[in-house]
Amino acid sequence: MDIAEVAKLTGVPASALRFYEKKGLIRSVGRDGARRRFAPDVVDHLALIALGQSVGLSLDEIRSMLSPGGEPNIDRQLLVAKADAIDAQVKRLQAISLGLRHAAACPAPSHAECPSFRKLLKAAAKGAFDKRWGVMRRSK
Amino acid sequence: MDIAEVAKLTGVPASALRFYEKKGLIRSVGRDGARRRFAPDVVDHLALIALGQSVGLSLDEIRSMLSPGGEPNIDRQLLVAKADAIDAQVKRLQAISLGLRHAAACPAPSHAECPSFRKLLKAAAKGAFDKRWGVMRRSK
DNA sequence: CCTTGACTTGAAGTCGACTTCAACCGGCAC
DNA sequence: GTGCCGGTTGAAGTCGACTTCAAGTCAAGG
Repeated sequence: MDIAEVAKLTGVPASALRFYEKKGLIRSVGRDGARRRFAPDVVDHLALIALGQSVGLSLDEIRSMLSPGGEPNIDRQLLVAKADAIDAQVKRLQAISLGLRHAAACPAPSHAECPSFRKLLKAAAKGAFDKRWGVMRRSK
Repeated sequence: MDIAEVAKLTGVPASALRFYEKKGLIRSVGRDGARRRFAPDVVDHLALIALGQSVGLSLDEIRSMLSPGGEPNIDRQLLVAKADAIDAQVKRLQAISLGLRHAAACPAPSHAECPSFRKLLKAAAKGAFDKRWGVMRRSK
């Protein structure tokens, strides 16, 4: 597969594929002239990278779980730890979602006077001040 | 309150407070010599900012919800939309968490052979390729 | 009086994950 | 041959949210 094919198949832009290769996250298996050729399993590899990113791992962390043996060697403890972190994140997000809906439905003229909004604010403050947890990133 | 007091109270570093003020997210109420003085309600204001960030808003977006009247004027529709987005995010995170736990418990020698891990991978690929949704951000 | 420490400023630097750029090469269609 | 397409490279740029820096001001303490 050439780079365009992988890009089309996975949605990962060619520039990102080159970037990943430079970083050691994926490998190309030889060249066709100057052009990289990729083995089909690079798609799974990219899926793994996407998965790692979706749980908040940096590319460096992902590489460290990947490279030792070449094939994925993933620490099961880390998996559980990540799952726990995600569950915590889920709890916070659910609380916020609930708070937002309350606030949206609140009849107070200004949100400043809405009790549930003030409660939400306090909760957000507790969480968001001084520690930075996982957070949603901008979509675009 | 002076800047250090606000910083200590909220955990937001003084540099960030100055940055927020420059950006128009918070206001100082006069000076004591050269030093800013803040009204106590800046704390609520900062909580609001933290809340906004925790649901994935940029500082610019937060300011746009804040500045028109000076006091928070927040679109209830936006609130509901954000709540919906968060709920969707929660669903995805729960699926991933479940997948991670399955994979951690999976007895296959390599994760490559674990069916639930491959399923998780496929799901992650579906989600993460080509569309970038909200994502957890690095903690540090 | 002099140092110390907390504040002030604008400018520049940082971090992660890419994207974009300039310059170049190899094939293929015309 | 000559465009043009689609790859190649390393270097530089982008974005958001800050942080850090240099240089300066000011009040209090020894």
